[in-house]
Amino acid sequence: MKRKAGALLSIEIAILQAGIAMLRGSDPEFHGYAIAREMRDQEGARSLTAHGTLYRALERLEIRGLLASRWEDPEIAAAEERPRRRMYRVTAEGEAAVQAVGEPATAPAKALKRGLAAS
Amino acid sequence: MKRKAGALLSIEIAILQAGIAMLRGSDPEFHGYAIAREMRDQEGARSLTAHGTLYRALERLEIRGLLASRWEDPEIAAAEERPRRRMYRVTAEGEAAVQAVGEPATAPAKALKRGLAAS
DNA sequence: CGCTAATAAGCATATATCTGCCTATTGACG
DNA sequence: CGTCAATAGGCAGATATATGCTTATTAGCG
Repeated sequence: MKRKAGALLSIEIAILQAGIAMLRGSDPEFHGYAIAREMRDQEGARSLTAHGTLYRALERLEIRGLLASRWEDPEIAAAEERPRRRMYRVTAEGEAAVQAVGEPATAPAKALKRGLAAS
Repeated sequence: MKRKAGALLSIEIAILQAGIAMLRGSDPEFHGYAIAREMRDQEGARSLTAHGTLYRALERLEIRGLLASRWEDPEIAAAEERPRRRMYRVTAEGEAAVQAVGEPATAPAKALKRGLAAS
């Protein structure tokens, strides 16, 4: 898709926003499959059939430093009788990146907006 | 299918014979997925699409005491970056049961045996 | 404004095990 | 010998993550 330099894709923003919400809770970590489930249930439409898109998005975010990951203790996964999870956490950079997207308006554009509002 | 009392199904015989061959090797254990792979590659035909049939056969054999299983150390699976395996081993009862059935090894069973031995 | 190179999305499949649900087969009994 | 009940088989999907391959889209440049 040839990404616009430094831009965030909608799926990436969705992941980060979900992750930021987690930061305020008791457990700041999440894992890929949980996100996939949310997206399937909430949006309905979005297929993510084999989850390939999602896992690659997570990988990209980690490479860019917006997410940090660690592998769950294998003993825990074993005790719960399921595959091991990779736990993600939104970094400070990740929060900042979402903030920046929240206000994509450049300074001049903002001024114009204020001007329009005042009139 | 309403099994004939005490009889062994062909898939069960195939598993046990493959497992008995393993007993003579350096590693007497095997896991379900390896068997499934052999069957897919060797036989071609047999679908075992979702492996449901195979895993249930393994379960039946264990319940009957013809197989014994243990879970692989989760640390090993983690180190090899794959899901944890359930390791099976043919018991003395398992060997006896195959003996009792006789040596009319079916073609599928032979092929499976060859396959595992080769790996 | 049109083209091309970059890359995200989608689909399939690998790794491993397991369960639910429905169908097909068959042993055993009347 | 036909019918019924038991159960094996097949399909689908859950749990988790990941890679390969092809297609579609688009940023950015000329």
